[in-house]
Amino acid sequence: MAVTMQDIARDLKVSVVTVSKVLRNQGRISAATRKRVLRRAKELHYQMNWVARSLVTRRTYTIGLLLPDFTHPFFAEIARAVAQTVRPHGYHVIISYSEEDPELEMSEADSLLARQVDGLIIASAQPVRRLALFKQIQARKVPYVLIDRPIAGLQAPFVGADNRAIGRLATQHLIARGCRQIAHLRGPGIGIAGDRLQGYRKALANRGLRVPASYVVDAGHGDQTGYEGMRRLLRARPTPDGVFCYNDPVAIGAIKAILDANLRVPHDICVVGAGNVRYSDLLAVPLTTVDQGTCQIGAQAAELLMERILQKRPARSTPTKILILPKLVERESTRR
Amino acid sequence: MAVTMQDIARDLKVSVVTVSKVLRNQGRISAATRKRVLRRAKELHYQMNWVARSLVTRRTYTIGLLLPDFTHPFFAEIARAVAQTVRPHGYHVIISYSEEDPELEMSEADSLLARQVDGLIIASAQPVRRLALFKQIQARKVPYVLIDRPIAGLQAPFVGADNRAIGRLATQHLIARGCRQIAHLRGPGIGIAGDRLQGYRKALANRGLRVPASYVVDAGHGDQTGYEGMRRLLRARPTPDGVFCYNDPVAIGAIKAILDANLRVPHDICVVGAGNVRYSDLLAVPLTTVDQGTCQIGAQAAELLMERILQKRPARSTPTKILILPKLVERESTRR
DNA sequence: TAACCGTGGGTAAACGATTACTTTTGTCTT
DNA sequence: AAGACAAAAGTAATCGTTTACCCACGGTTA
Repeated sequence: MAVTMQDIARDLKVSVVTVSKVLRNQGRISAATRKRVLRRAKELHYQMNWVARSLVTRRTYTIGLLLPDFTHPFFAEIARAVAQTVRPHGYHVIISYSEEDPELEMSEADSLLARQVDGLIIASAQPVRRLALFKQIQARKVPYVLIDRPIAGLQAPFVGADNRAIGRLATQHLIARGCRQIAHLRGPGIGIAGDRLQGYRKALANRGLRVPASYVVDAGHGDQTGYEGMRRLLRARPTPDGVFCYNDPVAIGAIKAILDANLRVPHDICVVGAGNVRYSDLLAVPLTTVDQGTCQIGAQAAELLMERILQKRPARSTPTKILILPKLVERESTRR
Repeated sequence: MAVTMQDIARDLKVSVVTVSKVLRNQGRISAATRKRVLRRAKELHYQMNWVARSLVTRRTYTIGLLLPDFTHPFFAEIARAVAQTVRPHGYHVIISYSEEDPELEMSEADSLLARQVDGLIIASAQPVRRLALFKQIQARKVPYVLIDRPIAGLQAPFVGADNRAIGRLATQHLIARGCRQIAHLRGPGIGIAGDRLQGYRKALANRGLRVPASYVVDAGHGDQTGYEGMRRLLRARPTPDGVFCYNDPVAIGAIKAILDANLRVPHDICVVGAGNVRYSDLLAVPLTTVDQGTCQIGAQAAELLMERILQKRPARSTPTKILILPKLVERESTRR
């Protein structure tokens, strides 16, 4: 069916090796045969069979990207950045997603390894202290890079946002805008959400502002939880005049709750989100947010992985940890 | 390095073929040896080398998904639906994106074919009348399915939204809400945007309403173009009391323009979008829109492709065309 | 008892490239 | 004119599986 090197070799009465050498620009080949081979290859529309090549070179020129959910704009952007970064190296990306299910994540990882990916980028949904997945990858000696969610107790390269800085930046901005009663709608878990909370506390402490216990309220990932969390916050006394929200959807929900309570944003309460999702500037009140450098995370992770794959940098004893510096994006929700 | 069938065979003093047969549950093998092989495989953490297998079976259990941009929520959702649909068949998805660049799209397609994907799903950015890409795929006899953007003059399976129905539905809804001066911010090109325009015209014609030339204004894909288009529309006389917008971002821009002109949505002007992007209900004015069944598009395309790959359905003379029926989602922007 | 047959398993040849050598050929040197 | 040497191309093995076919063995049957 498909044209192979044999076809070209037979037509030209040369050996397959010669053809292979020409096509890879490697080895000593006379200009004449080189031209002949190239011409015939073009005539026949020859295309390398990468599967065959991979079998012998042990390189698939494919990396696996394992994400909890690539419908989320954050991960979608990462996927784009990764694909874009590895493309110049001739690499492609196989995307898998785990739906936040640790079991599914493990089986998908297995599957990617069986497909002989040259490397792996993972935003893991593994529960804390479950390192089996990573031990297995390490046993296979396949380079990998963790993104977004650091795994406690694991020696592995990591690229993610500086969540403490995000919390600090957002809170400092609220202080600069004159807010003094600053509350926080915190996210779930202790990892990312915990760091953002710490940054928030730190920024307030630095300015000698105190945080009543009722000012830190649990929210989730979605806008619904933000709405409900904000309703709780509105019952706190004194009523907050600024809120730092775990992420943008939560902030959007919070704004809704504030408006529903007949208060004004930013006049009565300033709101800052985090993440800078698309459309953040098209909302009822365009949202001030902290950009977490999503593209950079993807790009840096991909570069780090490529370095390890191409062995440019020897495996170092202390794995690289890269924290992307966040940037504040000011919009209406804090402009007063 | 990695454990191979040879390792198992050597340990057990059987042949590789026996191991292979056991692992595939194929051929006649005694219960005893089967158990021994299975046990040893587990002990050694054996994992199939899919590259080697693919070389001989000519199946990679991989399909290629070629999209213009997977940062766009529409395509991201499609990607998710596709991955989800093919997973039960043991298939994985390689995602490529073309950035709307026809050349890049061609080279990416080549690259996917070289990687021996078993099938291809494409939302093409090829300009009209350029069928080279598809001819090439056909020559390779790799099954493929087009999505979202039909290609004129091409006999190929297609799954997409029923854009005429989208235009009709949106416009009928505006009529039902009492609008009589209904304008349209149309999208670029003649394909999808053209169909939505036709649906709009048809719905109006059916009710005997006429469309002044100034009521159909060009917009693009983004909210900026919607804003500017709407400003043009606001100068038309009589001022429209309803606008059907090519897509949600355009509608969002349009709403902004209307509010900036000190008019109210929906009281003065009703706005309908199309696409039902995330956050459509969190906007300044929650947006009435037409849902185009994104998940269904991905799922059906994937199913269609799997059928062709698994040869369940013989290649039929007239390729399947599936149009997903749109659904109206009513929110504040038309509620009056 | 010889022909037959199903069972369990093995042999050898792919699949389409790459890699490490080897052979051939022609030119240059001395 | 013979040996040396480099350029150009070829040979054989390999990567890890699958596939098509064959063989040995024990038990049945005629």
